[in-house]
Amino acid sequence: MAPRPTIIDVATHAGVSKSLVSLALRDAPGVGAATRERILRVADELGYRSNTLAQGLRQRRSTLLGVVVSSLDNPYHTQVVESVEQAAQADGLSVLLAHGARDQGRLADRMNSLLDLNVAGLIVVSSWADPGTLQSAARRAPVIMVGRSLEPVAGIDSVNNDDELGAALVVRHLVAAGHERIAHLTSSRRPAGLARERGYRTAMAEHGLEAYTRVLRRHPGEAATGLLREATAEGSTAVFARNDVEAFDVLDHAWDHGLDVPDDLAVVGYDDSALALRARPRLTSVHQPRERMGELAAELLRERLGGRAEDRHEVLRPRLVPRASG
Amino acid sequence: MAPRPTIIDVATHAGVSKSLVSLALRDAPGVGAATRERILRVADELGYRSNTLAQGLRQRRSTLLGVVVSSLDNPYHTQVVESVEQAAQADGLSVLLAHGARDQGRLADRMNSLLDLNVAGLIVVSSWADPGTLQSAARRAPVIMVGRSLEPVAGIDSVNNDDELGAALVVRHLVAAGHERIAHLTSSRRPAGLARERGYRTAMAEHGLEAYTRVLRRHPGEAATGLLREATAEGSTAVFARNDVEAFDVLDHAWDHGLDVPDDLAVVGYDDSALALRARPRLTSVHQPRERMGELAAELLRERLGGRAEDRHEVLRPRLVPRASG
DNA sequence: CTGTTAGCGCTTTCAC
DNA sequence: GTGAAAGCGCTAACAG
Repeated sequence: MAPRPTIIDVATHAGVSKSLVSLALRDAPGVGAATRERILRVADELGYRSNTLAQGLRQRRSTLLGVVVSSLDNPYHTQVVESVEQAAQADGLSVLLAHGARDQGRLADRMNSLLDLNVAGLIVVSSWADPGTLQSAARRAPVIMVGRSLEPVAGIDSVNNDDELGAALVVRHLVAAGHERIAHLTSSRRPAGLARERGYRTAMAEHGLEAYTRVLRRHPGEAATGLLREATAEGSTAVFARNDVEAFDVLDHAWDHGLDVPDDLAVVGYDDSALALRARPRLTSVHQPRERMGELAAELLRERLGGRAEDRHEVLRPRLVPRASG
Repeated sequence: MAPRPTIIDVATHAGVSKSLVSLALRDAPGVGAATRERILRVADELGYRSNTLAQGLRQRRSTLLGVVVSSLDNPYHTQVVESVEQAAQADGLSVLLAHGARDQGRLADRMNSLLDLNVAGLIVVSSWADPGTLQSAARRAPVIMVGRSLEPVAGIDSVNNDDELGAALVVRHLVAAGHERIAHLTSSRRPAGLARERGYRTAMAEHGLEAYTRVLRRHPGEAATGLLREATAEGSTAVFARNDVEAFDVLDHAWDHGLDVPDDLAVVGYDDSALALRARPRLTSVHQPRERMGELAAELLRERLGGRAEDRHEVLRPRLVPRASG
């Protein structure tokens, strides 16, 4: 645990004062080219690294970006995180991830830890944060929500896809394929799911079809099995699942019960996550433009940092990716 | 962006000096019960939160734990991270995740960012960190490696499963099921994979069987297909894949080519990750005791923080979980 | 028990 | 151009 060199060390070794070193290191104006050159060389020789803590303490803004995510087990989320990260990196920010699980308290706790570290901003990839926490976070740093929040929160930006449109795309697709008994499947009352359900209901009504939602219980196995029984009993020929994870469950249980997909039952998911390609048959799913969403999140953050005061909410068009499952 | 209250604010409001506040807040000895009570109440009323940065700058230890992970897209890794997180939380540490991708430079960068934040320790869930980086990191804070590193690094602890044993378990299992032509499948030269291959070769030799490894190319689709063709041409009746991700690929391609698993080809994976249960047929896989590994990592860290100087390397026994795939 | 005093390493006026 | 000096918010001696 050798004591790390500080700017003072660099300064004495280079024969200048520490303020010069500070300036040179951040290539601020006011340092002679030769001096700067020498300072940088010495810093390098000494293996100097600036102390983030001290730096953060002094100036009000760091180069750290906090990303909060609730679940690591949904590939869609991790894919979004990766795209955010990529975009942030391009802006010279380094990402600190906090994993909040599906627990408002823990999530709030993590958000605060990040904020205490003086992050430049917070990108929230989770619909579990409660509005109060978000609002108070927004007073400390720009907060960008990727995906839907529980309820709209003033003062924070968001980037999202149009869930209602996406759901309508699914209905349209299935109807075009000749389906009329199309069940909607969900396990939760999360905001995105609700929006998809609304989209589904509207679209079904437009086609003069009966909408019916079935709710999965926590334990996926039993529930999906029960649901499949129900669905077939009700004459369903297609299922629109809230997301790929649940669509995958349906596929699995169809397999377990000898149902052929898509002949006995067509299955469509949402998110077009890595799971969709792993599934067999490959899963038809609604693609959220997640790369663009990551970029946009970074862009919105940049704007906030640049002083924008009014909220912005970007809504992107999803698109349906037809594959073998329905 | 109201200025956050500092201990000074709390002190003046409570009519005491700031050192008293500092002590009271960390319930250190030397503060009267009544005084402490009052200070805490005032702090609460003011919405005071201690400034991590200043705190970290002053004392040499924070309550932050850095966890570095290379890939978020392998469910096994995320599951390990979750168990580490759980164990750390029990120790009162809050986890900061850094995502390094499979890139030594970026990984090193992230590790340093974390270290710069004065984390109490670093838990590395990635075999991509280069030994030099690990070593220099270990000079700054305790480093615990979960899984195998590229090469053994002095000064860092590790917790791992016995990959060679795990591979032997697989071979034994397949042989017991009557297989003799058992191919080993891998896509990479990562340390864990190499150990598993060694275990496979040794076990095959012990059974008097011929060992042969086939290497997947980057693009999984093509490669697995080619491999399957090869494997069947060679009369393979079983495949032992380096991990679940690759086993899943094999399953997918078996499906694509109308091969029945396990009748035409038995498939066994490694990690017993979430993928194993999603797969159809469900994947036989080697279970790494990841919950225990997370706990152990936290435990080793605690010991280091407590002053242990000599390295410890924990190796846990994996176990085979037989399922439908072979 | 309580208060004063020095800094941690860095940035930032402000003189020279 | 360059350097001295004053803190950011907190903790850790040390006196009272």
